[in-house]
Amino acid sequence: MSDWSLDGSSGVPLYVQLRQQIISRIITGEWPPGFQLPTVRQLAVDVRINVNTVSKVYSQVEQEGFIVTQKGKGTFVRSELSWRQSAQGRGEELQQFAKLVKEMADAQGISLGELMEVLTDMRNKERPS
Amino acid sequence: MSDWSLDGSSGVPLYVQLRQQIISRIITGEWPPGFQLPTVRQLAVDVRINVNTVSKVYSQVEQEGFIVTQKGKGTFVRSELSWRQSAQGRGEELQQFAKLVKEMADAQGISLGELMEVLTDMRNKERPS
DNA sequence: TCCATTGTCATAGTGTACTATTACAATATA
DNA sequence: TATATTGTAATAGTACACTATGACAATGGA
Repeated sequence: MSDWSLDGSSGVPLYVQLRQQIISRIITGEWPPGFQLPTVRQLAVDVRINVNTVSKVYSQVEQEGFIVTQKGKGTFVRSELSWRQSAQGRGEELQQFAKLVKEMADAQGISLGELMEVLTDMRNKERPS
Repeated sequence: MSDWSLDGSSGVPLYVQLRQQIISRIITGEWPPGFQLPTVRQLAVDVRINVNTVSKVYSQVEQEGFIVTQKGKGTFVRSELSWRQSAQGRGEELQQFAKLVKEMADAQGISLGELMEVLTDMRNKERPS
């Protein structure tokens, strides 16, 4: 599924969205340890943003322990040991957010099943394969 | 839960975060129809941002049909939530809600895939088949 | 060695989020 | 009528997200 969905008009900065999608790929295992990420220049072309913005994201994600970059070689996913801790904190945020979503759905008499159905459609439309 | 969690270092604009938390309160019923929202000045103090930023958020949320503001009086949750009523039936309502959920997820750096995974677990635990 | 590829950095320009400050308009109350 | 409170608006300054461009450093292969 290696395509991207960046929304330049959502108010959320591009580098935040890109970072999220990269980390998501790593955590889900789509990009396993040792996997070489797209080059900064290639990714910049793919998602149609500037090289500097991609570089900024890579640096940040490296700071968080998910990847390691090497000049002249490329950028690679680190072993799981390195980012498990970061992933844990992220998981807790996720739980909290999911709980809120459920509360909101309940308040409107919307079941999680219904909601997820629509979200699935929404995601499929966003990334036309 | 009437406190706020604005993260000024998350990269997500404050006005985006504040908008979502306000809408969330309205949808969950914590702020029912007719409820008077904090004054722009009070909210500015509470969340430690500028009055103009709060005012910008209120204007936006009013545009979306959730609240109505009156000079000299205050800002109130609308009695008929127009974003719901204007929607033609339950399908539209669902779409609107799902869209909001996606916006909120984006703003928190959470992908729909991750969210749905957690929601699925949550549902399975609720009603073990 | 030469050359292409990798990530990084510096500079400069544009747009916007956020701030502080001040002033104004509409409303409620004494 | 005064006074306080409400939301709104104008101005100006700071910070940063994003861009384009060009140059540099490390790596690897011909």
